[in-house]
Amino acid sequence: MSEYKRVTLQSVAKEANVSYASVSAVLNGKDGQSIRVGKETKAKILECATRLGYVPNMAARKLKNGRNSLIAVFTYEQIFPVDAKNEFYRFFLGIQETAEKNGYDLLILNNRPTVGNPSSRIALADGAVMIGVNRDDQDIVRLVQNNYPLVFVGRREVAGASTHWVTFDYKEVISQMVVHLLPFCSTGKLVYVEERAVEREPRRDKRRYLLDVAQKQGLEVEIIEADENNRITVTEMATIAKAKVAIFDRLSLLHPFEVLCQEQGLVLGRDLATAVLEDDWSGTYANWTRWTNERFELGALAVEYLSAMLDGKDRDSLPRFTPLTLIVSETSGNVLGK
Amino acid sequence: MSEYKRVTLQSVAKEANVSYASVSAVLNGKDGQSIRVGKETKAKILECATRLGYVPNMAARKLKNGRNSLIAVFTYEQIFPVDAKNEFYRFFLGIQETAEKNGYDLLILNNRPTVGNPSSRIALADGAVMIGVNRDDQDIVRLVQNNYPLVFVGRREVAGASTHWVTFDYKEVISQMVVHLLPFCSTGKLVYVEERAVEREPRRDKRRYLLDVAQKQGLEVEIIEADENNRITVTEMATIAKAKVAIFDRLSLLHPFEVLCQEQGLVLGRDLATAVLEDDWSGTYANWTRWTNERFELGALAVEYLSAMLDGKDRDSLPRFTPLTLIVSETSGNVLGK
DNA sequence: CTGAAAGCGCTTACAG
DNA sequence: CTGAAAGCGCTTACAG
Repeated sequence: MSEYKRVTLQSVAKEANVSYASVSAVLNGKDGQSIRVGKETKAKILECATRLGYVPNMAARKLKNGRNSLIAVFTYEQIFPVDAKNEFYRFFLGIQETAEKNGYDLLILNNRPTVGNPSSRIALADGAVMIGVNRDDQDIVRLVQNNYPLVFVGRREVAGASTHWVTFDYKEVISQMVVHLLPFCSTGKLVYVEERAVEREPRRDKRRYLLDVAQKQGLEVEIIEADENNRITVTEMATIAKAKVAIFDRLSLLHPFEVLCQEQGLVLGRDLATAVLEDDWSGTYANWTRWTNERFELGALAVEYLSAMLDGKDRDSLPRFTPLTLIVSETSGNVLGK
Repeated sequence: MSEYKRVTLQSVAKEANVSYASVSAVLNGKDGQSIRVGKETKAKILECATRLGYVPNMAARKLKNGRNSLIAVFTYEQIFPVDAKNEFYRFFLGIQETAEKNGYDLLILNNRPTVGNPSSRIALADGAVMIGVNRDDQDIVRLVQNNYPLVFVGRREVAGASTHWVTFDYKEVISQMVVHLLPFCSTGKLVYVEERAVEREPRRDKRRYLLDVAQKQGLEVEIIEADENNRITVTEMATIAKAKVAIFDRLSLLHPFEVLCQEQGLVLGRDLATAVLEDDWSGTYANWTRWTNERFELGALAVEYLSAMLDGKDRDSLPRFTPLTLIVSETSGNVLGK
């Protein structure tokens, strides 16, 4: 069991009795440019490389060229989300497929505690796609500040630096959704129920778009924050019952709400018109008016964006929004004798 | 949008007004060994590194150290098997989890046509786990010949080189299975049905273990090869009906066989005792006597093995077999009035 | 047409 | 206690 001994350009050069510059040129198909090599020399080099089993050292190449056709995928999960049940799974599938298509291999990373900190592991690749990131991490901020090619899945802000991100086109679909619900807003009012959660960009964006379009349509919006168990109070329920129309920002709010409705004898789609602003549902709550699950597409877009950045394309001209399509379902179907 | 400009040891050293050797030592926590650094110097270095946003260059480290805590996972699939429906999915899950546990990141590779050939992409990592490999590839052979740390999932031979592999412990479980079926072998004979397929190590191993144990038990074995549609002839069916006991080497043979049985009015577990030697079933054919699906465990074992190799442990002392447990089910349940 | 040499960023044995 | 220097394997502008 001998050790792994690398066959280098040097050894091939020695074997073929040429300079290793020639070997490099021949093996990279770059002869004919700044370096030219005779036909027989070339054949001999090729033969020696094969015979010795030459394998180029990618680390050295990366060091020299600065590129190695590798994209890192980073999450803050304990375990990398390849499990089909994981909420990031479809992102990953989209990333995977698109990386493949664009000729990149994938380095999959997570937040395990380790000797080398995350940023250096990420920087082994040419660029990275970041999923579900905790932005408080100094290590990632450092990368952003140094302009390392990083694309966040979902809009992200980092203080004192400009970030690159792709996200869902919430604005358009939320507008459609409100317009769809408009006929049910007989009281001129609409209730928006939010999870009790840390304020993050997606949450803020969804709320803002909702408020914007409501205002434009002359609707009043009352915002309700659920408790830590995703439940709302009976008083708040009364408000909803009166307004007849409610929108929920996350899937987790739906079950408690449905239970409450049942207790009060309220039927969704008959007594109330409701919808949910959730991009990650799969099979569940199919009776709710919502939008399409486009996580695969967003993962794919992230890689396209990164890929374009790496090719030096102008970032500003790149698409960064994945369109969402409204799905009208029972909870806002044919309500109120409409 | 400025370019990604790497902050190097050099720049930190310049900023802190020390030699970059000191910076390296401090940043790696290696001061106190061959290199010692004063307390204030150390603090200043740390401060500068943070302020400038220093990120170590893993490629350079790998070049120097020869290690970068990366394990490659290679398959010959077109697309890397992270899809839950893929037959390699459970291998991958086991690999994933164990790599994590042992402090390795994963480089996921497949056989896409590319500029750099597979072997150089693999060699970027410290070692690799190979799944479902086509051994004819010269590129991989090269790696094996150079003693690059490669662990195959499933026994593999490569001409002129010794390979490392982990596999299922077919021998023990096949022995148990034959012993289990023994009481049903009233004619002293057993039929073994094989897929029509390229002869590979797993196939050969399963057959050999079966023949060995049969001989030991004084049983005659008749081997039947199915046709390209995994079907057997009526004559062959008659042979099975007479022997009363049949073992199949792959799952794919089962459906055609069940159809044939139905046509002939034969009931498995009543008229015939049957079993299948398949490690990749999931939910399907639960009525068949078979063994447990241990693909996750085998994936995990592959990484443990590789990990131990990389740590310089003696390979010969390493476990390389994942045990399989016999599952007795209806097809050999309470047959023949037993 | 071919080769010697610099340099990518790092680590570490070694000299001072 | 600290720094200069070699070298990991490669690519490429440049000199001959």
